[in-house]
Amino acid sequence: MNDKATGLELNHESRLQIEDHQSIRLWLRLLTCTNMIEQRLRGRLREEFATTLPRFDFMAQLDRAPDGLTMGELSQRMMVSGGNVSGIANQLAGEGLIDRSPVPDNRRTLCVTLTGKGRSRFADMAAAHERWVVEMLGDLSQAEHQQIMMHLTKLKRGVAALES
Amino acid sequence: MNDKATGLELNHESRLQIEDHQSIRLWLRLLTCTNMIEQRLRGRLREEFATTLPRFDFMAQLDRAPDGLTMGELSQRMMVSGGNVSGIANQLAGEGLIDRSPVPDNRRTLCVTLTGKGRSRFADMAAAHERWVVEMLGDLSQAEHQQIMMHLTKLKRGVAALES
DNA sequence: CTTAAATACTTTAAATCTAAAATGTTGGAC
DNA sequence: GTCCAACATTTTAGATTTAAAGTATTTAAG
Repeated sequence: MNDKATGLELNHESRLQIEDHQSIRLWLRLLTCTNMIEQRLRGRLREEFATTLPRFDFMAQLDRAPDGLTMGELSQRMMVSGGNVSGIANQLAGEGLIDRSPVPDNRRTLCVTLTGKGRSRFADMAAAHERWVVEMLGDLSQAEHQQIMMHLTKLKRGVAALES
Repeated sequence: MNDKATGLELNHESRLQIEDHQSIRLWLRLLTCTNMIEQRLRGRLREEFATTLPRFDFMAQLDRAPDGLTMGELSQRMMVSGGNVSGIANQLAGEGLIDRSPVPDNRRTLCVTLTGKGRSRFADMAAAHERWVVEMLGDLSQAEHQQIMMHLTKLKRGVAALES
């Protein structure tokens, strides 16, 4: 920001390049962190619960929405394609972990909820999942948590605000 | 940190729960940000260059390593399975974008490099890619960039340091 | 030397994921 | 009422991904 104070003199052009480069580095770091955490969670879910991350995510979304979600809402919240959600829903319904009930005034829509079995199955996984996440993010203080959350919120808004 | 100063009094147990919950929220926010950026990049690469993110990543790793990389190194750096790298390498080699040459003193190993064609093809994509990333992360000031980088570095180290 | 473990990579089988097409439903516009 | 566009979901086809098994090579122990 204040180049003079740091003894550096950068013209507009080269500072822009540096900022560009920094954006790339930030994005790659973000991607690396997410991938590392994701792979560890994926492995643990497989080892300890014989399930996958998308299946866990599906159930987590439902657990957070006691009134149920439509397939479209699930697709949006999980940030995956609709077809994908249909496939996972078939599996989970086949195992009796979710219910898909028609909505009275819209025959296109299905309302998906966790069954009792699904809810209790998820509770076990969620507790372990939380332990794993805390184990990975525990090095950060509460203040750091808040700072990083603030920045990611800003970042998220910036990306969401772009056209298309 | 300083509950008294903020007027809040939390016992050890409930503060722990709050921190746990915060860890989950931070992880979900991180995942959301990464997914949003990833999907936008994926779409643009497909629309404008008819290619995929993993193919781009593969070439980006090679571009950053002028002496070439082995398949194993590529797998590590891209954080995907070995079989995955083999498949992408086959594609790119078929299109004349990379070379795979044997290493003199280890017949198990292949050294992968960008061809001239690959290097110039990548240059175009990299320029656009950088624009897209800057567009998405541009809302953050340079100071915020540095702060968030610092935090993600700490986070990354913490995750990497875990056993297994 | 022989053998066994470790390494580097590829292949395989199954699951996942996507984009696009297909199906069925809804809500106006006319 | 009829039609047509928008909507919610599923199906499809193809590409990607993973974990695990398979192949070939290297290393080192006995």
